[in-house]
Amino acid sequence: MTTAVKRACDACHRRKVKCDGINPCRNCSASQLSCTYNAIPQKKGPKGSRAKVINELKEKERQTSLSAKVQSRMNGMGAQPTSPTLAPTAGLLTTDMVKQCLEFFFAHMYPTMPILHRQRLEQQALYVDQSLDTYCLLTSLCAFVLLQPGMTVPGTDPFSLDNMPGANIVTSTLLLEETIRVRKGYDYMDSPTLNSLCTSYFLYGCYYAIDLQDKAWFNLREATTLIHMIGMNKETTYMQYDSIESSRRRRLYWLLFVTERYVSDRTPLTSTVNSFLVFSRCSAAAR
DNA sequence: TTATTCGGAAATTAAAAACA
DNA sequence: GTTTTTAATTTCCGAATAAT
Repeated sequence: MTTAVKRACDACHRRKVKCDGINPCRNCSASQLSCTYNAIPQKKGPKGSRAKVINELKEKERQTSLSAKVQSRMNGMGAQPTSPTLAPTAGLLTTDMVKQCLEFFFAHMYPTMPILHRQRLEQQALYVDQSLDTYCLLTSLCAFVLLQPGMTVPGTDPFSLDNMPGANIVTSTLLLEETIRVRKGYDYMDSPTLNSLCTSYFLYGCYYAIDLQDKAWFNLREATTLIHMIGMNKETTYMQYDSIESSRRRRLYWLLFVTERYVSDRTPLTSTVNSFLVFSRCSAAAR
């Protein structure tokens, strides 16, 4: 490799090409340009405190943290401008939040909603920054879990939201908005995954819980459409999986199927889940 | 095919921090 | 004092694009 010249001429510097450092340089001669070295080099090296950039990044992360957003919204500061991009908001979904929501889900909700594979999901959560699909699943799941009675906002923050009435709903709403925004940034319908249809299902659950029936219905229909798109309504689809995986997928299919049928009659969610449980037991007994 | 542009990796440099 | 770490700045590689 050739060594870098001590100083590149003004034209080579501007053109970002290798300069031989003489006057006139080879590039200027070839291009018939007057070769000058007038630019005054800037002083290199850090200016001021070295930790300046790190502190700026930390401060930005602190401001975008979920707890700070919840706090400002609860103080009546209204909706903060959402990010102009569709990328996940840095620092919004903390590992602590995911951990505690998964814990709650598998402890209290999994028995009536036997979908998702705990170990697999925890494994995926480790690499959440590499997959928008996983990110949306986790934000929607956390949003859904936070609306459940008995769930408290994980205390990850300097604001201590756990004793604040309504903090759960505000936190859930922010995560719901985050899911919707980030989801716009990728084509989850191109090749639907189990994650994306579970995301639609959790969005349905959130909207149902906050009594936005139309949006709930829309997301439930989206989930059932996705499940048809990946062929889970056909028995042959299940043959490629082992018995555990195929039964897990069947449960998801029937949960959606039963929920859609009953919600279309505006039956309360608990009855829907009960019906599903009855169905589960019946189908287990039949097997 | 050749010339030009330009994103960004790698190298260079110097200030700040750490250490003896 | 010296050494190490870090950040600002520069050079210029090479991919993309434009011109011929």
